[in-house]
Amino acid sequence: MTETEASPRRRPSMLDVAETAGVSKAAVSKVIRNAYGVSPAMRERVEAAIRELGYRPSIAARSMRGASFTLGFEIPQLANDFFTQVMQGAADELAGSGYQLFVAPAVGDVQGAPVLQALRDRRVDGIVAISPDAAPEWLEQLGVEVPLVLLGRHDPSRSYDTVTSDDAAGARLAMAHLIELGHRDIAHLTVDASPQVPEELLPHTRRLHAYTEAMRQIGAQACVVSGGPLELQARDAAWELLSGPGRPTAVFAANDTLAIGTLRARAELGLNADELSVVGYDNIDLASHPLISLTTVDQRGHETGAIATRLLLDRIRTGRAEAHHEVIAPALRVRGSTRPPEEQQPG
Amino acid sequence: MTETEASPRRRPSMLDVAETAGVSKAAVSKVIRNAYGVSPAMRERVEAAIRELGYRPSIAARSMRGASFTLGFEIPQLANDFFTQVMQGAADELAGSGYQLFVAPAVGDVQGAPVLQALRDRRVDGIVAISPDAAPEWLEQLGVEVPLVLLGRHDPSRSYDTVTSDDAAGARLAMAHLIELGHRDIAHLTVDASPQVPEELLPHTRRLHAYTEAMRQIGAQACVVSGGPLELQARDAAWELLSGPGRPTAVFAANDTLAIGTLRARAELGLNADELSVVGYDNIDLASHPLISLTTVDQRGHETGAIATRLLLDRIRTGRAEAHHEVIAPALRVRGSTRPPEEQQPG
DNA sequence: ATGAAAGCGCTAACAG
DNA sequence: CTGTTAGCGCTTTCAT
Repeated sequence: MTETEASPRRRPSMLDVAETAGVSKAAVSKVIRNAYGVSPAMRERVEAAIRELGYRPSIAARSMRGASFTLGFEIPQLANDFFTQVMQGAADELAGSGYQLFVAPAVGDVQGAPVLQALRDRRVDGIVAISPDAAPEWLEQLGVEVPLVLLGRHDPSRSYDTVTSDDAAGARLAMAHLIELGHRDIAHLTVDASPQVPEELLPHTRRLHAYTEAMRQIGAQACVVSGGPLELQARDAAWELLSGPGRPTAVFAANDTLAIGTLRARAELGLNADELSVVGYDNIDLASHPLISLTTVDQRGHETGAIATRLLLDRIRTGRAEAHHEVIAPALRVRGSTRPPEEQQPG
Repeated sequence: MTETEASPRRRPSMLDVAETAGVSKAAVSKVIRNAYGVSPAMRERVEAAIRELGYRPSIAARSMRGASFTLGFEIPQLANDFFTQVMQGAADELAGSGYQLFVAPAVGDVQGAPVLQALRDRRVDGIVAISPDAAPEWLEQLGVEVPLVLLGRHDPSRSYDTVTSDDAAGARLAMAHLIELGHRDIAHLTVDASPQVPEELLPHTRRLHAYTEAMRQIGAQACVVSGGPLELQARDAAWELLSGPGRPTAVFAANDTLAIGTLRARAELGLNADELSVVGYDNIDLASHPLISLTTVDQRGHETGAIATRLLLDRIRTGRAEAHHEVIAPALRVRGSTRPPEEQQPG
């Protein structure tokens, strides 16, 4: 009486499938890749064996020769609903494509390059990145090695694609709106920029320049406050700006998260929209909430993510090498957070 | 004159490093793994070669024998700030550990199990998951194959750890608060539950039961509305609830995203906190914003993520097999969204 | 149309 | 302490 060998409960490998189906590994490989040159009969038997064994190919092993069927998405900050919106757009576009999306958040001072490296080390088939502080030359090199799309960069890149809002135009929209309402004392709240990257390539510095230019045109004094990217950091920065003397009548915040932080400070200081107008940039979902009602510049995050994904898949599937540069036209969304300035108080 | 061979610009492999350093691959392997048994001299030479070549180990190849140094985090929904908060906690805890965190968002109807499979196929070293609709037996099997921690599950699991809020206690806190304020017409807004999972294992159904029980105790009629998990879906559900006859004086929403949606409907219908109190669950950052000021139950998302990560690393590093079940004590945060009900209007 | 065999880049025995 | 030798599970020529 022969003992049935206790099955080691090992994950079935391609060899197991091949043996159960009575064919070669190569045949199994062709079937799972839908490769050319398999008879219907063979396909039938192999698929039956796969089902019977509950076989799943090891992506790790596949990655060594072929594709990993994995796309990496690097984001610099988790607590920013705009990025969530972009990711959602990317994820939706990817549905049913056979690719799995992995989001690699930058955390602490592990920003940009190291995260992109981590993605690359894991042999992802393509990368979408929002890396405001990666140097263009470095990205150019990465783009040669792996299909790459950058969001929110105005780089005239050759090896990677870009998708970005027309930030100068968007910022002009915001400023024109405030100025038309009658504001002249307009402050700008932005985030500290990386020294690694030429100024003109980044959204925040472009918006800043448009702000400065607009102020110059109306002959007003520019006032720029800059700090961290988190809502509470923006609150702190705004608090300082608003509680001091010579408080502005309006704040143009470089993105919606900063704007929400400004609204927090405004409310905490007992001010309302008549006393301080606030404009943001992004049009996150929350901006349309009636309790927030934030005037902002729409840069269609969901669509941005979808476009980026399409560009990436195109690069992967067709091997395209020429860079594409998509620019999203911004649109102003006027809501309750902006009002004409109050009548000047008599001295 | 010998032509210099055009270097194929291939990524340097371990063999290249070994040759440049004049040692064996095994030696290089030991160095990069900080393994036992390398002389300082050897380490020196190998590290020099690594620097010279700009060598980076292929994680794909490492994954086939050893570890992938990658942790997977599955979340069911991107547009929920509570999940973001948990992810942030996990990411912070992981900083400097040498592990890279990959977030795999569920998208469309690709929820739970398929996403976890995708993670497993890629040989991640461990998984943190928020899978409200994965069957316990299935998870039990997965837990045998890979270190696994589930968030927001009350499963008496044997192969995986769980971290969860004491949802019944938290919901009781919320209900007691409303009842103490004088409310009796309290509706509950929740999300549709998966039929795959026993009710008593999920946060939302636990909260629902606590609600029903509280209503029974005060002899009031329960009113439960259920819909999708998105803020705008909650807005729609709440709109229906609030615009019909017999409008409740308070809504207990099963999470903060639903509560924010309820606040949206409330404001759109021209109602304020005196006319409708709203309580949420999670205490997302936005809840403390003065323009939202949402009374809610704090379940410390950041800490939840950190604890989950610690449990996972412990499983990975020590090989622990016994399951741990952490319960987070909830705390009520009273804010402006809850008030005593208005005086009854005369018929 | 199918299969044998050689790797992909690494880790893990084991031998020296 | 160091190097040799097998694989890990797949893809890919290249025969047949």
